Amino acid sequence: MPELPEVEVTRLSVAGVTGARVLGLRLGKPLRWPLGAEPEVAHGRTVGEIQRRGKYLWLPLLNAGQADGGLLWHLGMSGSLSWLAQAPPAGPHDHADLHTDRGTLRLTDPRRFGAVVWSPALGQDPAAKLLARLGPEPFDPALTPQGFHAALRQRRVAIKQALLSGELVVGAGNIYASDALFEAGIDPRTRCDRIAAARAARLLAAVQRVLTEAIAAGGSTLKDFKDAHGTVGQYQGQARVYGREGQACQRCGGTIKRLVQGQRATYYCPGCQH
DNA sequence: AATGGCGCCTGAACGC
DNA sequence: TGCGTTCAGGCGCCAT
Repeated sequence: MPELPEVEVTRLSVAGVTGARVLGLRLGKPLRWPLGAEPEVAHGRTVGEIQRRGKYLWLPLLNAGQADGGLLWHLGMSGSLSWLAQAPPAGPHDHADLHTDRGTLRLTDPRRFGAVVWSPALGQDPAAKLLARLGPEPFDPALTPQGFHAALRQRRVAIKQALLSGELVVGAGNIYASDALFEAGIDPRTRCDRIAAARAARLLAAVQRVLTEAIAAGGSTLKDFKDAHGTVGQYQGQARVYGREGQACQRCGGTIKRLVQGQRATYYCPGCQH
C-alpha cells in the first residue's frame, strides 16, 4: 500500500471526521494486531484532529475534552479508509467501522496486513512501541543533508533496502524508493556508506520531491488504494521507473531494468544510475 | 549491532 | 474452464 503519500492523501481526505461524536466501533475479521481494548472504549468520545506519523494515522478520541486515548491506524499493503455519509452494510473486506454522528470511517483491507490499535496516547504503548523504530519525517526541518549523510555512513546495506527500512527517513516504500533513486542518479545496489555527502544531499532532496509529487497526484493506485472519498491516485501513470521494466527511460532513452533486493522488486535505469 | 529472510493473508494474473 | 504458481504497496520477528 500505502506508502507515505497515500497515507497523507488519506489523512487530508478524512479531515471531516474531526469533531464528530463516536456512536460505536465495529470490527470485522482479525487484522495484523488486535485492538487491545474493548471496542466500547470509543463510544461517546469526540474525534480530535487526525495526525500522520510515517505510514500511521493517529486519531485522537477525546473523552469529555480529555486527550486520554485514540486509535492508531495502519493501512498495511492493501488497506484504504472511506469516509461514508451513509455506510452500506460491511462487505467481506471491511474490517473496521468507526460510526459517528457525521458518518462512518471504514477500513477496507483485503489482505488484512493493516491494523487499528487503541492506545492511551501516541507517546505511550502500544502506539509508542509501534512507532519506536521510525526514522525522521521526510519534511522535518531537523532532517538535514548532513544528518542524512551521517546516518548513511553507518550502514553497509544497499541504499534501496535502507530507504525501505524507514530508519533513515520514513515514507518511501517500494514505489517511491525506486523513483527517488532514479531522481538522484544513484544505483539502488550502492552501499550506503559509499555515498558521498553531495550525493546524499541529492538523494534526500529526491525523496522529498518524489513524495511531494506523489501527494499532489493523489498517491499511487496500483490496485486497491483510494482516498476517503473513493478517488484513485494518479502517480502510477507518472512513475519514473517503478513498474516500467523494459520501457524506455524518459531521460536517456535506455531500457529500464528490474532486479530483486531483499525479495522486493527494484526498478532502475542502468544508464542514469551509478 | 547489523543484516537477511520469513511469514502474515488474499486476490489477480499468468502458464499449462 | 480449471488448476497450480507467482507476485503484490509493509513490517515485526527470528536466526545468524
